[in-house]
Amino acid sequence: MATSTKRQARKKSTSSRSTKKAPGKRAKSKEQTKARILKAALVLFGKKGFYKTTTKEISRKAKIAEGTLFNYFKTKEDLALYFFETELQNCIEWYYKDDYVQAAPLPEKLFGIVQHYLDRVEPYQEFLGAVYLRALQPRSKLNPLSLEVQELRVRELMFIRDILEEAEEKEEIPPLGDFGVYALGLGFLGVVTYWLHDRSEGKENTMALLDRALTLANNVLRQGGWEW
Amino acid sequence: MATSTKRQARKKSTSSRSTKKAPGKRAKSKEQTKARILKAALVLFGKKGFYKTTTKEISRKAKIAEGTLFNYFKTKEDLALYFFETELQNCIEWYYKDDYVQAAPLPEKLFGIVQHYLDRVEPYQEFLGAVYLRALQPRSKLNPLSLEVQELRVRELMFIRDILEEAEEKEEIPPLGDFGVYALGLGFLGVVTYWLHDRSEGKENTMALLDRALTLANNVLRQGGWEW
DNA sequence: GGGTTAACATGAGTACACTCATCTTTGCGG
DNA sequence: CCGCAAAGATGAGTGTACTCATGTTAACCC
Repeated sequence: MATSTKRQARKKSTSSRSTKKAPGKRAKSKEQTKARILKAALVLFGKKGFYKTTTKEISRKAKIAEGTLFNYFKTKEDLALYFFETELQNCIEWYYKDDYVQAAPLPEKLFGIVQHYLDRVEPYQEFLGAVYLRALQPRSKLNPLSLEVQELRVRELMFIRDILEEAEEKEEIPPLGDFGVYALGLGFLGVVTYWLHDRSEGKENTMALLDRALTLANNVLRQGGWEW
Repeated sequence: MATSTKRQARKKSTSSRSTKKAPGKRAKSKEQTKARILKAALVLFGKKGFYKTTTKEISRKAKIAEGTLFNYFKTKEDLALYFFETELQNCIEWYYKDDYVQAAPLPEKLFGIVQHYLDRVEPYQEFLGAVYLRALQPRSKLNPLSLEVQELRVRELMFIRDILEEAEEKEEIPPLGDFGVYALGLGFLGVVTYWLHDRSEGKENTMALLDRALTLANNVLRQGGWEW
């Protein structure tokens, strides 16, 4: 079931070989600095937007040298990416803690997850596209794209896979395999981009679209015709 | 039928108020310079890739000053975008000239269009993502995105709409409205991104996926359940 | 053809993301 | 407590997309 997403748990102890340690002055100050950078970035992004905020400003506000920022984040985009990683992580954890959502029928479940995600990601709307959409590009020697952005996509797809597998086990849907994962991921992308453009009060158009699309997909799935 | 796409025809005479003119030395040299820039860019992109090619190199190869390049294209991305505009245009024209494709049943028609498009866009694979995916982002005062990239998306959606309208008239599909247009556009995006990652010989995986997805969609559409 | 103006070309200059050689601090073994 | 190696911080420096004040040229009018 959630095996793949749980795999993220082991990730802390990279430098010290499984020898437990008190945080240590070094590690603690690193955490603090990282937090200060993120805080500074968030405030400035909110005030001036992602594009008009310079890395110099962020460093100044975080009380570090400009070079230091790049010891923590490979690029300015990577810095922004961090917010989405956090929110995806949060979303996954929220899902596995909330018994009500987990027990809900698939359409309601998906609606809940998307709503939760969009709610949390709302402050980062302006630079969501700039950062997030890059995950759709492949990486190559010619392409300066950092690896992190791809990892985010992979994590997202694994989460989707887990959810679909659960639904398959409960026989809510026929077995769709990787195609289903890819299709649902694409649908999710569609909703997010629609949401990005949505100027309606409280993004109600997006919610209406999502509701209709989920109902529709559900009806269609119940009719069969999925053999191939 | 193809009214919207035809609308692109009137676009030439912007400066001179509908007074017919011989090309004129000015206009001709502009055309030539633009062509030289595009040629130089294409060669260099092919040799070193989009990211590692500098605007300085392009200008040098095109025998113009660096500033001149930006009189013709607002940004380096806009320059790259030009190739996709051309190919979309080409694709639309190809479709309306080829009676065989136009008469084909919807799934075959879509398969043909996508194949044609991907074939033509293949040389620009490396920077397709960098340029094309931006069209999904909304534009705002904070966002340096140029308008052109959005126009490309709109043209694409209009083309899709025309095709779906034809199919509706022929009663190949139930009336799907804007939702159908958006969904098909999303599906198209899915295929393109899949294609970008596809390392199989001759991109056969993509073609297989496309074939199966179209067949599937066709079957599902014939079963009804689309009322909402 | 000479004068005028708007279109266009030019390249030094600017802003900014990112690098790197050098300096500073921390943690550790003796 | 000291010396030392490794981790980390620093900011001047670099590369490059893009700007802008100034120069050049084509087109039009008399």
